[in-house]
Amino acid sequence: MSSKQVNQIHNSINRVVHEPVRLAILKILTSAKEVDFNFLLTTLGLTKGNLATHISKLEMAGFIEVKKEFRGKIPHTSYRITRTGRHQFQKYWKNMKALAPE
Amino acid sequence: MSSKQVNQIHNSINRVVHEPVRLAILKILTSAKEVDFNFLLTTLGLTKGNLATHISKLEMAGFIEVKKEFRGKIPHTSYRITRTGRHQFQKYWKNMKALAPE
DNA sequence: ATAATTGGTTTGTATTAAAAACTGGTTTTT
DNA sequence: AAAAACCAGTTTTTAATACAAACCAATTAT
Repeated sequence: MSSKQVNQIHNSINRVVHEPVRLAILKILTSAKEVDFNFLLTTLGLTKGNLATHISKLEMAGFIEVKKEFRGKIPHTSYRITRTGRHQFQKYWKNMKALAPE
Repeated sequence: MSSKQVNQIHNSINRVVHEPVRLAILKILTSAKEVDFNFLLTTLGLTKGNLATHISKLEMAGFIEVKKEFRGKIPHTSYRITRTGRHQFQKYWKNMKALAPE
């Protein structure tokens, strides 16, 4: 008779959310209704390529919405968190707390 | 005049601690005084190789202490958290909270 | 004797975070 | 009017690493 694994909390941690840069992005997006590429770039102090890849991951996971428009002649990209994103962010923290001290 | 980056919390996140499996190990080690390889193996449901590499990382970072002994003729390895480990675990969570909702 | 188990370590692979290089334009300088 | 510099990103490359598979050495069971 084999016994079951009961304490595998680490498996409940969503890797898309878990990455620190993406956590920071999601945190920002939960309090601002909308932010743009350059705001994130300067606020987080990332390279453009790095930011772009993190953004893609969040978009592909359905956690953020991307809006592309022209401001005059210049392209402008901005982001919002989706309902799913907000939900998963909450859920992530709920799971993480099981790994916190106390 | 260039402005400074103020919101780079993600850089404060210690990657050695941040990995979910290692978080789980550290969590366990903060409440038990000492645990052994097999306890972690079955509790966490990992492969031996995977556990061994996580253990190494924690040891190299000075976060855990490894004790190797013979129990009769059988080798036995057990682990404790170090003062540094405990401290870094606390610090990690302090930093992480800056990325949490609310 | 041989097979299975224990207690690990070493090696290989696939993913991915991060930076560099590139693209398609626009604005500024000369 | 060209060229240089800049803007707003995307695509490509690289280096690190989580994870599993394979291995190893000794012990216990058949």
